Amino acid sequence: MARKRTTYDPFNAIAEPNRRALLEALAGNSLTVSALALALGWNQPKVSKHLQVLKEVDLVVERKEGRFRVYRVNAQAMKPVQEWVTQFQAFWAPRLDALGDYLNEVQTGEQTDDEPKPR
Amino acid sequence: MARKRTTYDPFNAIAEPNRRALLEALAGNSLTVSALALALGWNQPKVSKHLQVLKEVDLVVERKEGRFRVYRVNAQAMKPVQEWVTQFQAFWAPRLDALGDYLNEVQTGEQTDDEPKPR
DNA sequence: TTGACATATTCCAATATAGGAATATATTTA
DNA sequence: TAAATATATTCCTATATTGGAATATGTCAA
Repeated sequence: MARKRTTYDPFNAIAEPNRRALLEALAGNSLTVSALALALGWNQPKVSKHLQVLKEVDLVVERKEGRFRVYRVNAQAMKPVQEWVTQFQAFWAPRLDALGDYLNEVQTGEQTDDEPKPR
Repeated sequence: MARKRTTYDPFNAIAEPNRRALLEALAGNSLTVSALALALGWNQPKVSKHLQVLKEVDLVVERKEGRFRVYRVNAQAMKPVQEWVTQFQAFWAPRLDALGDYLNEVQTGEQTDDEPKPR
């Protein structure tokens, strides 16, 4: 079997470094495709194609203005990512110290007693 | 040109839904590969392969115990993602209302005056 | 209407996966 | 030592994606 499309959700959309750069470039500004191309030093199709992916998952919104298209961020679409990561960290943050201990212990080859024995 | 490897950083590691499931299954437990395979209903190689990716970006830590390998989460490795998303949201959160207005306005075809004119 | 400009889309090549099956590599146990 | 068990790795296939170049589409301006 093959891998699945990786552009259906915001997790995948922001996995691509270029797309993160695009979102960062759009922080605070509504920008046209050509302005983005100039700012990032990319060719126009590259900008357009990545913008389409971001648009598909709603991370950017497009507005027509004559022959220009002005893009801006829609932060709402980042929520699923934020929530997942936040929950992840909320769960683990209190245990970071314990994890630190664990890592030391691994390095020194010791054993703790709070480790569930593998079945 | 081709796409780049998508498994070099935590952004990409968590972009794959199966890997998020794996991390969720590991929340609160250290688990062996076979326990994970059972819990998720996957075959063993599938579990191992996704674990390798997570290990590569340090999102999981492995500990040998006889012929078992016990895996657990390393939440530290999620930090870059958390920080990026947090900054993103911090920047946009105060503007969500304004964005809401913008969206309505787009629907109704109105114009605001705080829109930078495309160059 | 025609040319210039902005952007999207198509075409193509190179590469990166994910998944299953089969196999290799420990490690334990009889 | 040999069988059994746990896990990793390899092989192979189908598909996803990125990127550049070329082209299509839409819109404005002369």
